[in-house]
Order: sequence, then C-alpha cells, then structure tokens
Amino acid sequence: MNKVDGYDCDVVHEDVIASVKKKMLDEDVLFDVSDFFKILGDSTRAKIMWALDKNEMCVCDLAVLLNMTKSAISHQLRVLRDADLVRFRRDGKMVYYNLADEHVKLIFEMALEHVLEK
Amino acid sequence: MNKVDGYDCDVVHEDVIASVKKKMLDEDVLFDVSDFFKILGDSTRAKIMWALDKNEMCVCDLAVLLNMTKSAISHQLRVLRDADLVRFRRDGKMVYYNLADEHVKLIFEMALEHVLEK
DNA sequence: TAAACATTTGAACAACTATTCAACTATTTC
DNA sequence: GAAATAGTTGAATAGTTGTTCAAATGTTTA
Repeated sequence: MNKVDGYDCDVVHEDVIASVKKKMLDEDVLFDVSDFFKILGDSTRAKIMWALDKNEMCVCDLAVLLNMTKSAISHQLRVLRDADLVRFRRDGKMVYYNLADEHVKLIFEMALEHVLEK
Repeated sequence: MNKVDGYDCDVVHEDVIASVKKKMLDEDVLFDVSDFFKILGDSTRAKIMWALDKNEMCVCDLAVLLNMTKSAISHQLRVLRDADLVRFRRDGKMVYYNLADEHVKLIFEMALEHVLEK
C-alpha cells in the first residue's frame, strides 16, 4: 500500500512541499492557535465571550442571560480562565468576569463579517 | 432548586442583562460564528488552511507535508469544503485545493499574535 | 479494456467534551 | 453559629468528532 518513503502516494510537487515546509509555523504554535480557536468553537463559550465584551457580568447574570445553569456556565468559565481569555474579581458572594484579551473582540468581529457574507 | 422564573439564582443585575440581551447577536449568527471557529479549532484543518494559504496543493501534497494518510486529509478537506473555506479544481487525476476566503488569513494572523503574546 | 494512480466515501472505533447532578467552599446576614 | 445565597468542582453520561480501514469512483496510460 505504501511507497518507498512510507507515503501512500507519489510525491508529485516536491518543490511546493519543500517551500511550504520552510514557511510553515512551528508545530507547537499551530497547536496553540488551533487550541485557541477550539475554545471559541463552542457556542456557549462564544456567547459568554460575546456577552462579556459588552459588560462585566457575574456567573448568575450569565446563567440568566443564556438560560443555562450556573454550573454549566461555571464549567465553561473555568475553560476560558485556563485559556487566559477571561479574568475575574470577587466582590462579596459574587464573582465578576471580564474579558482578558482585546484581540478576541477583533477576531470575533472578523469571523462575524465572514459568516454574514453569505 | 430553581427560583420563580426557572432560574437557579436571583436576578441580580437585571439592567445589565436587559442591556446585553438587546445588543446580543441573533442566536443563529452566534452558532454560525462558533461553527466557523470550530473548523479552525482542529490542528489538522488549521495546518491545511495554513498550508493552502502559502500555496495551492493537491491532496497528496498535503498528505506528505503533514505526514498523514490521503484519506484523513480528504475527510478534513470535505469539512473545509462544506464550510466554504476551500475551493478545488480537478486537473487530470489530481485535485488541487485553494483557500476560498481571505478573511481566514487575517483571523489566523490575529490569533497567532494572541498566542505568541505569552 | 485493463492496470495504475489520485481521490473520495462510509462504517467503525477510540478519544474527547458539554451538560447534569450532587456535594462542596466561600461569603453574607440574621 | 446557623441559614441563605453565589459559585466551584468531580463524576457520570450522552453526544460529537478525528482517524483508520476497506471499498469505491474518476482519470490517465499502456
């Protein structure tokens, strides 16, 4: 099934492959980038990020706004925290969340433009 | 467990919730946006998009470049095609793929900036 | 037409993930 | 200190998804 080099096809454009390979980002970086997209690739987290871009909110606010349990929201906020996309501050019983990153806003807007362009 | 309105907590910032709700995007749009991110949120697809941004390539080229089977690449190319992120042209036995969207390049670069900023 | 090669596809399997539920911590207020 | 409220967490479950494998399609060439 496989060819000499372990590939299951002939190498047809070695020059292109070599040229692209040279320009390719480090594998780790590409993993980090796709991990970043993976986080925005869940609609609950996307909604949370979108909401926090408009206003600082507590867990309860987010739960009411998105019509979900506090637990579900809290789990996703943990993911966002671990990814350094949100920050939080405690005030009494409540914990208020904020966006940690301004890039996200721009990326969001650009993705939105793409989606609406159909 | 739940309160009057079916929420499991008191509504503490009704004004904020109302204000954000008004600004919130249509649910369908938010789903589309997160679906878009979901597609870039896989490292194989991210690598394919990155490679195609550098050069038009056939399935075989991509398989060799990314050290994967043609089948695996082809499956992911189908996902990218269904999402209108790549276009293809057939030339004899080979099928060449291209980026279909220029937004992606910018979004990618911005995400990269974010990732490298640590 | 048959053989060879590039690509596609469907089914199956393994790995991952989002939500639920119940139990827990932290803070305030009575 | 006890009760009430806000939030967090771990385990379990159900749903999703990426890769593999085998079989298929489409195209060229002998």
